[in-house]
Amino acid sequence: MPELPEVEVVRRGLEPALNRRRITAVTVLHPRPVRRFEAGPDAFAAALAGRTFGVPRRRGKYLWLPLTDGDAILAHLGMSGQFRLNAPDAPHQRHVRVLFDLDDGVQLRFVDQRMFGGLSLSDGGADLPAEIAHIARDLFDPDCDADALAARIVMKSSAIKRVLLDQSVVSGIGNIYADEALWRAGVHGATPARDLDAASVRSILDAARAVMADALAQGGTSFDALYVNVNGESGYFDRTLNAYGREDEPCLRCGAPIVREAFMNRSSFFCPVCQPR
DNA sequence: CTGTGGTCCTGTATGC
DNA sequence: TGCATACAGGACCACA
Repeated sequence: MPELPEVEVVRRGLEPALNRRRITAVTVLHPRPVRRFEAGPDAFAAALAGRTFGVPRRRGKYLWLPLTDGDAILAHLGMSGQFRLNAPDAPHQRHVRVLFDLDDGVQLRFVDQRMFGGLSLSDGGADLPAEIAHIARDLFDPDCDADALAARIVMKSSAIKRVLLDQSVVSGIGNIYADEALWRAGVHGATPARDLDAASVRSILDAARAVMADALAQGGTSFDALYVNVNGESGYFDRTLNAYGREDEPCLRCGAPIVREAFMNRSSFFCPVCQPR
């Protein structure tokens, strides 16, 4: 569910709370979110107690919490994951899964309704976890070369929306921001990438970066309580969406009704006039 | 390499 | 009101 802007909002919320804080205790309330730690939930908790956090980092939709010894807790929020900062005696949120008690009395909580995401311990992963070596740089990464990326994308025969959603090509873009970027660029998502020229692809990438920057400035997109920041607050970007979720509503550029279609087993929203096939 | 479809989960909205 | 069904922002895997 959360895409790059929402994950970055969470990362920014965690940074001042976690940096240099020592973990005094870990409590795993549900085994599923730590399923990738093969030794099991109790071993996960024992392995982390006593360690100290560095500055949280992010690539695309992945978040990792470096530890000062060089390892890291790698996290993906999946469709419904949240990190929350609470007093230890505050009532538990519904679906709270893992608790981290910190040495300043704050409790970091991993809350996740659907448990598609999860937490793992990345050995030596403080700088960049090996587990996400296949995840491409995102459009906010200073080392992301957008021209080189566009040149690579126009070599592909896949539909441009599929390419935008491929995290091994460019990371961080999910279904909402793919639709928004394509709307801004005036391109239909089913267009084969190789039918576009590099300049068009650049404009789509520029639109994707711009729409995600706008969303980040508004705290991300929240449709419901599934996405909130570390303090439980919603973002406001849903009010600014031009395509996603606006089936039959007028296109804000030309007035034509926005169309919803199934694509890649999910919903796609586009303007049939501004974004012709 | 490309595309498709199923799977992991729980909850909400909608229609009959 | 009960019940069934569709749908949900993601990632990964097997398979063709």
